[in-house]
Amino acid sequence: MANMNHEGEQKFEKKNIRPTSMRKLIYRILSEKDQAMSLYEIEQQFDQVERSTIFRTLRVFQDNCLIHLIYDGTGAVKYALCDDDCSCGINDLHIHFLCSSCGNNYCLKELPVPYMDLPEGYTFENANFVIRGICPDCQ
Amino acid sequence: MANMNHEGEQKFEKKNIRPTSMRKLIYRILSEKDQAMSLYEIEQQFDQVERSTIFRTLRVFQDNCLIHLIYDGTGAVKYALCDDDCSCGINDLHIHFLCSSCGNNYCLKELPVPYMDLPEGYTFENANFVIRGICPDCQ
DNA sequence: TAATATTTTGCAACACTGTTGCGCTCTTAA
DNA sequence: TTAAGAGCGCAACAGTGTTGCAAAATATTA
Ligand SMILES: [Mn+2]
Ligand SMILES: [Mn+2]
Ligand SMILES: [Zn+2]
Ligand SMILES: [Zn+2]
Repeated sequence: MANMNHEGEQKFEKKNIRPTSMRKLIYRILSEKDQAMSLYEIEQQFDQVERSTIFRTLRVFQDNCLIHLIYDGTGAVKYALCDDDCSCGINDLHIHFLCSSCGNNYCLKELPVPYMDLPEGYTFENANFVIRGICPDCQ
Repeated sequence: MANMNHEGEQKFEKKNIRPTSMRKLIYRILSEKDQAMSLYEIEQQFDQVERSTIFRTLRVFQDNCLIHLIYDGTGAVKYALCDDDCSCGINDLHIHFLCSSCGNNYCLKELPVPYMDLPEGYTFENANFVIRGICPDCQ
């Protein structure tokens, strides 16, 4: 992935995110690991960084649909890069898989969150569907 | 619900939970509010109690399938009473609904978590499916 | 019943995650 | 070159969850 930085910058431009060095670094970390990461896991990839800087960077990414958030019940929010064509809408929602063994959280982008016929009076806005089990690597 | 305590004690006996006074109180609080509650919300129902006692009580309840846990992304785990016939297995999984407006978390027990055909190598153990939107009360 | 063992509770302290204020630094625009 | 704005690092803090330990309550045994 020699052109990773370049790719990242293209995305930044597309989503109107100013490409600072921290942002490029964090983008690269997220893209190199193709699984959802927690803030702490991202922090571990640096020798020395500030939680707060990462936190605010992730917020910028989130606000501009570069990443999506997953609540998998581990206590820490997970972050994963959006697809190129993602608009962070209902149609982009997909299932996430948390491995009970290794703790990895996989974006199953080929599995969209199924449509649910809600009871009268409930309006759908968003969904968080996490399946827990054993991943291929841990079988 | 005059026989609430009695009901609770029956459940305790059925699930082999010793019916201490704290447990009866916490059971009653959960049954009076028919929505999932956080530890903090339960704590608020008392004049003075110990987080840790509630925490450990909830753990006993969870270990004995009296309650189930919901991770709705609010930061705090939610707890809700199980149905009488619940065995905390795959068939008992249901969708939860978090209202963006009032913050209430509803157990939609009539909506089971749908079966998902996972990619090769992934094994299903558990699921957490939370839909976010506006509830009937807030429409 | 009295003594002993077990369980539960209250208190305190702590760990982890997320969040914000503030001033310095760096980038951008005039 | 200077001024304005945005981003960053540092520190402090809030919210949630968790544990050790001793006192209290309860169950068990003598
Ligand atoms: Mn994803
Ligand atoms: Mn429920
Ligand atoms: Zn795994
Ligand atoms: Zn509502």
